[in-house]
Amino acid sequence: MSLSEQEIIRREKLAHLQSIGIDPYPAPSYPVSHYSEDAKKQYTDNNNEAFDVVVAGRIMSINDKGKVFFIKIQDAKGIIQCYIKRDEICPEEDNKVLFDEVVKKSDLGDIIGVKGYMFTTKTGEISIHSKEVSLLSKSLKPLPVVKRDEEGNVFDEVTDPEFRYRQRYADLVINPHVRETFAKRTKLMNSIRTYLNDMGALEVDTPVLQSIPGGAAARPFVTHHNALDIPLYLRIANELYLKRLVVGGFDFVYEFSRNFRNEGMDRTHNPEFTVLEFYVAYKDYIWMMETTEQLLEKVAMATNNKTLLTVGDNEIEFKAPYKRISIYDAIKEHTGIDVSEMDEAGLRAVCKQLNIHVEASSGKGKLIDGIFGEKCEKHYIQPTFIIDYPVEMSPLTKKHRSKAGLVERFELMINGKEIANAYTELNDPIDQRARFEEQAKLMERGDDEAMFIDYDFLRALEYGMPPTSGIGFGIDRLTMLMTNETSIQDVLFFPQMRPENRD
RNA sequence: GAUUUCGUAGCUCAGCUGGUAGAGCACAUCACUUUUAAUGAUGGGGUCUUGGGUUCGAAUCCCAACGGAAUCACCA
Repeated sequence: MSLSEQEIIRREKLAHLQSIGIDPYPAPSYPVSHYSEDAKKQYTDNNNEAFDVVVAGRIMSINDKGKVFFIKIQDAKGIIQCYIKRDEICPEEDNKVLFDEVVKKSDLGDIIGVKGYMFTTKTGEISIHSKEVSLLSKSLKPLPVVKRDEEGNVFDEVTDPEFRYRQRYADLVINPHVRETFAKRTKLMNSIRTYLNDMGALEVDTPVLQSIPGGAAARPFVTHHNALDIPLYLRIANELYLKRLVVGGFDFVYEFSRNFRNEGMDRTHNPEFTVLEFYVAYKDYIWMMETTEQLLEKVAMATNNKTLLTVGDNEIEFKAPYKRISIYDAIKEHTGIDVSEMDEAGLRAVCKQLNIHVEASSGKGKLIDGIFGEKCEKHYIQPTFIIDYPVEMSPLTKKHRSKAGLVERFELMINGKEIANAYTELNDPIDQRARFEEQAKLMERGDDEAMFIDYDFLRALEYGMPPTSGIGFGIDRLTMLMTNETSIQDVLFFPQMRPENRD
């Protein structure tokens, strides 16, 4: 490992501190009394009346004036300036160690604690008049701290995505908007929890390691359990487990499920991603559409305090209700072709005509999905429910109450992307078995994303599952909408990256 | 996986048609006891991602590898 000049200097400082008896990594608790922003607020709320504070944080800027330092430290809530005067923190002339060794030699990135009182500087910045300074953790690696002027303009912002994603810890320290994005993500999830809990839902945990990777059509990650000597799969969905719980008598269950799919990565796909699924007994997909609208309106309010949001170049209105259109009508609208009566050969011809790439193994469902994905999806910027899918592409969905060949399913499209997928759940065990067998045939044809037959799930259905509606929300994509981020990597703390080569 | 494109100091970036590296911030030393992207002076820091090749000479041209990004394929 070769060190840069700055890193060598910091290590020398570290050794020097230790040699004069200052522990650069002290163990005892530090008696923090305020967060930066709270201290400032309390100060202004009390007509700028001084009071004692103890604050700790990371040094983000140092202004060395010789016998006086202005040091800005950043804590969990913000940044506050500390005014440090040599004669005040070291009143005795023969004891200037604290100032000369700790303050003067501090570096950007060091974590320090400051005791003092609130006051306003000559230039009007609310600051801490320091009486005591302690080094709490020495930073050995130069942090690429960016400078900001009074208007908040950033100079030489660190934008290199590789740096930001690989060293998210540094990204979070230096880019405040990144912290805001992730705080919003948590707010979003909390608002959903609150909404569902208030409706009486039960949050549950189901297996991540599954012996049959069911509930969706995707390539799974495979692993091996040594003691049982069997293959296990990381879940691609939790759907079938939540339905088992509905069979068991839990009428309304939900889970934020980390799912894993062994497929390509791009701006909207990461190998592991989060889906909120919930299942409600005695409801259908009509009810679920209404619930979804209400939920998203609440999420928009919770994260942005409004429902009309700017997402990229678009203004998107999250206020309920949302438009509904059947998938066949959507295809007709955007291609002029009515595919509703077509068989597989006819659909294949349409795909060829529209220049859509399809696999030889694809069945009717995948072909229709392909046409929709290629020609329609991108047009749905405002929240739109695409409803009433053909039965072939929805093996877990109940047949439509009145339209032959269709199922009661909707996908919610927003900003040209699928955000949610919901069904009136198939609870007829005989039909479910037949659908699984259809999938098995597709698998034999070479469709490596066709579903496995889950006999235990069939057994559960045979005991009887109440009529139920269920939905899955792409939480990462929803977060992207709510935070106006264009890459999934910007809403995941640690997006998947190729490992670094280390010598 | 395919194509395109990028990879120069801790960070942001210059570096023309090949002549052995520059700036700002950061860093070091000094000055300054209320500064605001503080200021002034001086100084240090780079096997130009890696490995080959062409050339008298390569950060620059060519090939390959590694890493990032975008587009496509697969998918959510």
